[in-house]
Amino acid sequence: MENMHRPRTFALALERLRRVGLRPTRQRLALAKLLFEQGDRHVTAEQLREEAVGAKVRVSLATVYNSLHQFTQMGLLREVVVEPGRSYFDTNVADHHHFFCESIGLLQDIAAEELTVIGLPLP
Amino acid sequence: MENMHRPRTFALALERLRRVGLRPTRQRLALAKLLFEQGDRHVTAEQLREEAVGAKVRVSLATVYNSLHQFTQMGLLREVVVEPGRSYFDTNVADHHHFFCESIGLLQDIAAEELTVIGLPLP
DNA sequence: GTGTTTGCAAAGTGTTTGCAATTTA
DNA sequence: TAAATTGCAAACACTTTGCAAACAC
Repeated sequence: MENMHRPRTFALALERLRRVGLRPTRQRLALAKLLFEQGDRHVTAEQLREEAVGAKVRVSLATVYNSLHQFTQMGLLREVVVEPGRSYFDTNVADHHHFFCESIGLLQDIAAEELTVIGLPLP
Repeated sequence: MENMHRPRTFALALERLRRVGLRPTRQRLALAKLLFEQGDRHVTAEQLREEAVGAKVRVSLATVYNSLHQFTQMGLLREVVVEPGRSYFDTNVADHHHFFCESIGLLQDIAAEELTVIGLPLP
């Protein structure tokens, strides 16, 4: 991996991968950059792959899936299932709720403090 | 459709189908019976099909899917998605919440009154 | 009879896997 | 160089579809 510039987002992605013990390969770095340089987001594998391709990063769909699962396993992402046959990955791993609008298919985060739930059964 | 006995559950299933304007075919009646004669439940297409086969009802998986979607469209069921690549259908169409325990894969209903949510964004 | 519903097998969708070639440390 | 990672294509699991035969009214 050689680059003239190493912008902040690159360093952050590298740092993130290092912290969880995943080798910072070209693909993982690019994906981490795409995932985490913006704010909180929910992406599908296919979406992320298109972004990568759009950003001129050669990465296969299989690797995108692998990376998403590895990131999830390492606590960098959380998997969210709201639609049949499609998985979203949430870059927000803080304690929070999901509000899914079925009619428009929009998944929104709700911070834990913004919402109070009374009467939840003990897990 | 001829039967010596027409137990309550049969009459109920028939009534339910009539009410929503679905022809009470042998398959739909059997499935409705299986779905609604017990209390609230969450089933997958495959599960329901096995129950049907176990109850000596000849029904194809395609028809189970068709029926589940028709029932859902008519408001007799609700579709719930909690696991990637698998849809559950909930016989409880009343206003309620779902509590999904990821570790054991258990989906529980929580009646609307049992739980209070404060601060939900306007839909 | 006429329009609806069913069942089959084939196609479709999103995801996972096996393995040789490549890359990282 | 040794171990980890990638990409491809094939395999997968679940779901949907096309259409002829069977059924309900």
